[in-house]
Amino acid sequence: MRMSKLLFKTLREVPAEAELPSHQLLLRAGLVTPLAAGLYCFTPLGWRVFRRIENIIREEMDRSGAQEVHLPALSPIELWEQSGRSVTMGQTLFRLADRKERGFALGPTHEEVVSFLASRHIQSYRDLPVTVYQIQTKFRDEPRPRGGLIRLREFTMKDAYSFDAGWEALDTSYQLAFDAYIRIFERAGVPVIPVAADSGAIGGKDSQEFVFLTPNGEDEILLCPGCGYAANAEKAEFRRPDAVAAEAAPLERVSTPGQKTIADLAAFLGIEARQTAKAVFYRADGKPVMAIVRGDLDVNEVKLKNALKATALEVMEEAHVRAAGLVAGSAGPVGLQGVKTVADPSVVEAANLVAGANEADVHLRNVNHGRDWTAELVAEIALARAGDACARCGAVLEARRGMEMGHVFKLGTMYSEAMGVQYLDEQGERKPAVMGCYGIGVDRLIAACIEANNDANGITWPAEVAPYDVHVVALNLDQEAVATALAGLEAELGAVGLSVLVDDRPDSAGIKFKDADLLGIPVRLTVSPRSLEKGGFEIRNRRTGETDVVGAAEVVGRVRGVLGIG
RNA sequence: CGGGGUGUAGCUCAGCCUGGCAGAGCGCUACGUUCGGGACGUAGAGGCCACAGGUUCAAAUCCUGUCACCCCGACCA
Repeated sequence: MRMSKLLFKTLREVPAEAELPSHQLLLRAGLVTPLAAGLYCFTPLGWRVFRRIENIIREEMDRSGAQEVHLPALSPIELWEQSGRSVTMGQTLFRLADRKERGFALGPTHEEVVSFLASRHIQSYRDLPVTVYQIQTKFRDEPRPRGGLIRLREFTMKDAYSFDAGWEALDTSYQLAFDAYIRIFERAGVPVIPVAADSGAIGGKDSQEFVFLTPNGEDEILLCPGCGYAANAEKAEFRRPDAVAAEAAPLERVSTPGQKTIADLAAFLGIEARQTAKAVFYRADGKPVMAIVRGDLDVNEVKLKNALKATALEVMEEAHVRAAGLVAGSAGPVGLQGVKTVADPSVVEAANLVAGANEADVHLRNVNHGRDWTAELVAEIALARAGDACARCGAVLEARRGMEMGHVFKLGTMYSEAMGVQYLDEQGERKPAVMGCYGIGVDRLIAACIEANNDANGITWPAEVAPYDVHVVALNLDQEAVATALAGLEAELGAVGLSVLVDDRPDSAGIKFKDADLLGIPVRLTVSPRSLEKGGFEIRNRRTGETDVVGAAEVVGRVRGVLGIG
């Protein structure tokens, strides 16, 4: 491709909207152009990168034995009603009606549709196992699209679904997908770590996210330097710091005027936060719930939601707090009526806590679970934080930020039951297929790739992802010797299957070099009167900056060397 | 949905407080000079100042409302 013909535009300045390095470079290098919040156009260069990422994914999925399919993005709303997700996806689901007013949805993911497909093709255990995948556009009406290609409203996902006869067989399919993912991220030049993730209230067993660790990530990850345990903060298990041990003392009222927060209360009474109980109010599927954790801990809403098996959990609004007869700042579980109580073990095990008396400006001292009150549900609902002890080895957990690049998930039979994906086993018994699902965000992977591969001058693409293999800068192309040498070079590189971008624009050398650095193609070859005088072409490694002059005879070999293809 | 910020040329922004000709740099077009790390000169093109209403002799500027975009939070199988 000749740059004089290429539809592209680099920007010298960073558009005001971009904060993440990847977002800035995507825009500056002209790989994408924003259309609206969460919607981007890909330019020819950007699309080439997209296609190369797609191909890596396709190759590795195929290698793992998965079969590519294509499912419609548009699907009848009935399908979503059947699975229940018309309700649970809520506003995130893009809905529309056809001319006859029949309801449709734009798929945010494809469990329902793939289940439909599977139900038409799977009848016997002999048809299993099978894994299908597609690389498809997804639509999600996200409350807040952000970060360039990180969170979009229309995006491309590689989504795969496995169907097995039984959980044990699923383990094998899951492992195959897991291994494919490791290879994909490796080839795409994005370092990831697998971390334990929440699998939601719908059941399911294991769930792991592949996380790219970066300070710009939106997920909080907890890592154990001792045993290597890694988990999403929502999922992370930890050892609660010890409670203050004591014999149960008599309950007593204490006046605490104006003491609303745990920090205030502890300071006022001259005690530690861990000697108090923290009560937080929620509405779980519309019903009032009080979550109680020790004062030094915070509520993990995902764990709470799972413990309650709730589909919707929200912090209780002021009006509902009053309606439930709760006193913000002085609420506690003792004597509480009409509100479901969920307690973390940290509260159950602790003696003599200070808790709200459900009366303004009054707290109770020496509250003991089992004597003064009993929780309706005891479950681990506290949030792990950096500094907590690892549940497995006791070492101190560290917090890191990360971007979720992929997710593998043992789904189970939820969708196969709802959508009727059944098979007959050896005994002739009808059973729901056990499903797994496996997703990778393609657009997001491009952003992460840039986030992981850039320097002060621009992008430094991994060889397999770069829009072209070689960037040829031609200077003084009006001189016949240069034009002839360029033609020969292009022919030679093309003959061995290397893709070449030629900067044949009549601009100054400085502009061309700057653009070459920004675009980040791994090898730059310069053809100019000066290079020819020195005996050939100047070759430069974008990553290392290493520069040398090579003759026409060695040029292909040297280029391949930089690209790492022999 | 809550909090904060921004909307003026393709991009980055000034002008707004204190109402009175629509601005700069970069980019773009033409010509000339230059020619290996974002060159220089000359001449140009390019604007519904986000939108709507109001105040005023007069609104980019003041007032009200709406919309869009960005950031933090909530949310995100």
